[in-house]
Amino acid sequence: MDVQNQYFKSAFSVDNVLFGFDQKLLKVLLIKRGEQPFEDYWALPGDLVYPDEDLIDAPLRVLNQLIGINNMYLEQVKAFGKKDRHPHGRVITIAYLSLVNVNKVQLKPSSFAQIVKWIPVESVVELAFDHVEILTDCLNSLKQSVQHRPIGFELLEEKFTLSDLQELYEAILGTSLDKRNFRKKLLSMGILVDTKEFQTGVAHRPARLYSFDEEKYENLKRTGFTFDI
Amino acid sequence: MDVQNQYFKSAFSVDNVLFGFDQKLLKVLLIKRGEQPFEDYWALPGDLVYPDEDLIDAPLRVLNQLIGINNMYLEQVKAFGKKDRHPHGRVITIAYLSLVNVNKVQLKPSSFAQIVKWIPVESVVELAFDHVEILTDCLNSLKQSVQHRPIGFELLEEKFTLSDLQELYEAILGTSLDKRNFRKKLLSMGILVDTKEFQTGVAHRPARLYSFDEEKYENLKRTGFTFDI
DNA sequence: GCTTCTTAGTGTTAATTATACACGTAATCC
DNA sequence: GGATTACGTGTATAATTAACACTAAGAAGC
Repeated sequence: MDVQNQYFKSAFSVDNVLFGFDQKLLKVLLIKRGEQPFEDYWALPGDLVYPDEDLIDAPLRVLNQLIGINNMYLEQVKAFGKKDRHPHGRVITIAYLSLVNVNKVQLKPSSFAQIVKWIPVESVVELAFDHVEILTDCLNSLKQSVQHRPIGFELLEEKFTLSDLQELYEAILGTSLDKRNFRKKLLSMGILVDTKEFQTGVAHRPARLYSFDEEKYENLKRTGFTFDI
Repeated sequence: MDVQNQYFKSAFSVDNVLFGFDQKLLKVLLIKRGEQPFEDYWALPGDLVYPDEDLIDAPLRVLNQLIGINNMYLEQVKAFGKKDRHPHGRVITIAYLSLVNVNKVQLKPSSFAQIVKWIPVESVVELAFDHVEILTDCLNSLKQSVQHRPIGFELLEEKFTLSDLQELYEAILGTSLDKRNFRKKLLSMGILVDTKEFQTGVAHRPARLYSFDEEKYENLKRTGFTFDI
């Protein structure tokens, strides 16, 4: 087949923009590259897509290797395909955004990534390849998604305080929100469950702990409800 | 290079979902395939990405070949990459959504598409490859985009009536809108210019013609205005 | 030229939602 | 037991959205 020779010499990769939330900061998981090109640069974790692998399975595989789980929120964001974006050949990459609770994962150095680290998003200035552009696009995508879908919870503990949630939104959106209005809105949605438990070991009045009720949300969605912040 | 052999035997394509609006119907430009696989099936126009071509240039090239213009609204929507989506090899495709005024284009049969036709979106039931899925995703993307960005105008004549605009939104969103509230909202945005002209040759009171003022919109956007319907 | 037909164009009211804002409460720490 | 810290709560005002029906202007037919 003629076309095979001409065109079938490109590769696809996926790059994962995995966000976490820790110490009131939005963080992204980066690896330090151990080989050329861009040796010793920080980069997004990613890999080539295997020839017999569905595209969607590639980011799941990478995440599973890195942090040992693969049931997190995952969203395809965009394909990046400038012709010279990879110095070793024609590689188009598909960027995936995912969210995880940083305390639930254990970073696993692997063949392609000896050094893996959570880096505050705001302090990232240089990365390998076009990864800064990819990160920027995924961050913008997160800002959008988080306002219209209840995905922020993925970044928190199972039980969280309303202040945790508010700080999360403030960190992602880069704005500050009114406490009373925020609580009113969230509680009135009817997708949070009061666990009747409270914070412990804090040097102030302990806050009530809530959890996100996925099932209630799905039911509401069916009746036309849309999550909006 | 080892990796070259294993992985560099895939191809990327782009598929264009070009929407038009005609006779109060949302339409999509389809081609009839003249060769295997899926010979004689209707399909989205697309092509492999050239090895030395930036990804973004591929949909522009295809559109230029098909309809002779390439300055239309263009938005990357999503990558599709199930491993067996193309019977002849591993091809990941990137779907692009674009909008055009059907009266401004002349359909040009080309090497890969002898038969090219505007088909009402609602009457599409079967397409080659996974193109129905691609069309569905792009239609959903259009429904979102059209509500938050002033891109609907791309589908109309340069001068249009408010009823034209309303019918367009109703066709895309699949809902009916209140005439008075719609007009109030659009006019209050300050992005429409009253051309002082009127419809001619209609068997009823002629409607006022407006045009979209791109520059005013850009200025407003800089001051924090967001288009929302 | 009068009647009919068709779509254009216009305002107000009520309901809902968003915004702004301050102080008593409950726990820890010293 | 006093200081410190973050928790939790309500109301009034402004802004936005939603609902709704008739007159106006032209063309077409008689």
